[in-house]
Amino acid sequence: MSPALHDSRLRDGPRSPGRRGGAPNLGPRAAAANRAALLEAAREIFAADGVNAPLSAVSRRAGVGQGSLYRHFPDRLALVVAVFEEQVELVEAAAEEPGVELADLLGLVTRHAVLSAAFVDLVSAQAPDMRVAALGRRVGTALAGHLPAAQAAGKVRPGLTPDDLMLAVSMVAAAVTHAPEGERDAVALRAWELLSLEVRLPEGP
Amino acid sequence: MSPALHDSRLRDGPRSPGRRGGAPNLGPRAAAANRAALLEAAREIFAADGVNAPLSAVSRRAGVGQGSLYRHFPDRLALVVAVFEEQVELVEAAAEEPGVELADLLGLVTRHAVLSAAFVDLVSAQAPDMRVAALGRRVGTALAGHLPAAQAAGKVRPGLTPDDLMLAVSMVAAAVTHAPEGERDAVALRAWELLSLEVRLPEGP
DNA sequence: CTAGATCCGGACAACGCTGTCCGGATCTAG
DNA sequence: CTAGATCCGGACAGCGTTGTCCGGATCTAG
Repeated sequence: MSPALHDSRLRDGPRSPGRRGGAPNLGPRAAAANRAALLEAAREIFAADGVNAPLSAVSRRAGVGQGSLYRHFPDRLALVVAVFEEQVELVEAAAEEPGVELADLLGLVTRHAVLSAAFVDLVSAQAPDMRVAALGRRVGTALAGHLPAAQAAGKVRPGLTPDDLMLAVSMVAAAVTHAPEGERDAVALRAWELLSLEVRLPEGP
Repeated sequence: MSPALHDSRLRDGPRSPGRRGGAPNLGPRAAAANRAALLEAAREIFAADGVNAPLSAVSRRAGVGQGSLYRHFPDRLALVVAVFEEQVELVEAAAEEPGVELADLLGLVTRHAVLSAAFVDLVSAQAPDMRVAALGRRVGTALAGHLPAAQAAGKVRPGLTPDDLMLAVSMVAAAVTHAPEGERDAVALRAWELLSLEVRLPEGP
């Protein structure tokens, strides 16, 4: 609809004289630091309050201005995708390490369960963004690569498909997300047990 | 903080003279009809858009004014609880019918899965409302009552507890909610299969 | 038929969030 | 040292949602 109506200059004249503070330009090094701070803040806020948490909270926690947030991540989805991409890369890296089994990968994904649940929310949103879907596929690929070995070792039922794995992950992620803070590990372990899948949970939170 | 600032009379004088239409009073019969229409509309809207959907959408779909909505249900939680209560009563009624098995109840709950998922969201919210928690317990009780029979028939693993059942329900509910509209039944069946639990899905949507 | 009680519908103000815009501080080049 | 480029922080307007308020239509009693 009517474009540019958001531009206050078109409504109020050149500008109301409100006082505005200028902020230092710390150079391109600070730009990268800001981006990192925003990503970390977003990871924490999203994990605590879900991916619909106010972005203003993210910029506040990161200690940067709103402007910087929107400069680095034009919209909410860009920020969310950036956060998830970090997690996906962690899983992919783990999948390449020698001696790693399916159970370890499932444990790793479970550790990121709260974010995973939010991720699943997005993957299955009514307008499944292409970038998000691609990230989901990368996780699926990483897991599927270790499925044959697990099947050969008799650790998972014969008929289990890669899609089943993703379904199981989303189920556990949801369960963990809904569990009270202090019982998440126990709930996760029980959930995997109900699914008859072996899991090795990595240390700490 | 400063109370009553919401009251426009304290700010703008007695009232701005804006024209307002009056609406007919159709008597107490209409009041009950309104309440029913609101519940039905809420059920549909919540199922489609989640329990955080705008309440204005509910009143619009029900074809009643905002005032009527807030008169019957003072806040969002009251409306949500009322909707869930209907579903819980359905499950409880089914549990009392002769010849019903655990698999039937699980199927029934699965049919309300989208609402169940929203329900789980609320049960595990940071401020778990007492009314919501009580509803959750009622479902748990209904399911648990049929657990011994299922165990005796060898249909579920020996160590399964009532809590496990609720956990499984929440997992399936999450999976179904995230599945695309057309695949929900298939996903639900597969999810129950991964959990090694028998389920009999009732007809229709 | 009249007076009063009831209660419906929707206008409306407050509020929180999003995304934009710009003054001005800092950095770099010459 | 000066001029220009860069980019940061936060003010701010628009927007959608919530919950309140009231004019007046309908119903009921006498």
